Amino acid sequence: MKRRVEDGLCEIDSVDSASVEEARAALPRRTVLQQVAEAFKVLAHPNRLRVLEALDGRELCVCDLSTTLDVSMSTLSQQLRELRRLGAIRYRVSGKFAYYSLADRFWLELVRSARERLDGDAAVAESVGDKAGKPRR
Amino acid sequence: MKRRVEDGLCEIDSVDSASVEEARAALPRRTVLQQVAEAFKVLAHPNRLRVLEALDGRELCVCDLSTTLDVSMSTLSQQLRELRRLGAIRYRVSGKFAYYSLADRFWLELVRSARERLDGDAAVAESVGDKAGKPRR
DNA sequence: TCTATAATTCATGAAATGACGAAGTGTCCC
DNA sequence: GGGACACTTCGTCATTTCATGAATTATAGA
Repeated sequence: MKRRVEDGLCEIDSVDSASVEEARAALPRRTVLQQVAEAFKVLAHPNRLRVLEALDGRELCVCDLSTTLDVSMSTLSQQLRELRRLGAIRYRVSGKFAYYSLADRFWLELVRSARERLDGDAAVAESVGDKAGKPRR
Repeated sequence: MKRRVEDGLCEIDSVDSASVEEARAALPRRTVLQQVAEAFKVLAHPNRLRVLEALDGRELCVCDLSTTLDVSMSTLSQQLRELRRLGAIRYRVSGKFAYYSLADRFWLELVRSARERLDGDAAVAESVGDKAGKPRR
């Protein structure tokens, strides 16, 4: 039964309350998705992705990584910290050098699969006339 | 593998110039990783992840989605736009309702695989003493 | 037509993020 | 010890992201 909605919002009753209940029940816990979002946030920066790619199959000190990526040490160091927090990379200290490497390949592979996907899409991200949206002119 | 810098600074010469060259050559193009980063940016928000989960196997209008997720219509509408831009969801208009659904399962599955991974990690994101953290000095 | 409602867009301010350089920590080597 | 160097952290500021509420568009129905 439709009840009047006070503020023009649909919040009091739903169009399809069965589906709403179903969807609600299927939702993962907020905290879990919060964690996932945090993880993606770490990956949401080109330089951090470049770090992962650069470390694929080799170990590099911050210094060389900085040269490789052409990023300042200070900036790089903070980005390395985030990737470490994610558990994507690790490092060992040898003398005054810190050698970084992949902690496991999972996150790199995740990036790669997204990359492949986008490659196939050709012009996905830029076009403002989005693909699920209005038809192209 | 380890080559010492005879003279000069780290920014000028590298500790291991062979690896630097190798890593550089292996790096994907900047624009590609930029696109990937954009994609992850879309996924780097719990509400947008919840949208994907809510739409798994069903079609919902914005109104019901708003109820399901307890997010204001205005905010939700903007988040839907980003997911559309990514190509993760699509919608059809029927009367005054807009029914959203998954455009394909790829991005949802990507989220799920990250979620499983983090589940296994137990306390990954929270612990400030991070797991790949400082070696004992 | 006029009204109510679904949905999007716009404008605003608050909060988070990112980059930079300075300062701090620890190691090597003279 | 003391200087040079690799690296991290801190402080600051510019930019971006986010949520909110108002304005706007569009459709259904009386």
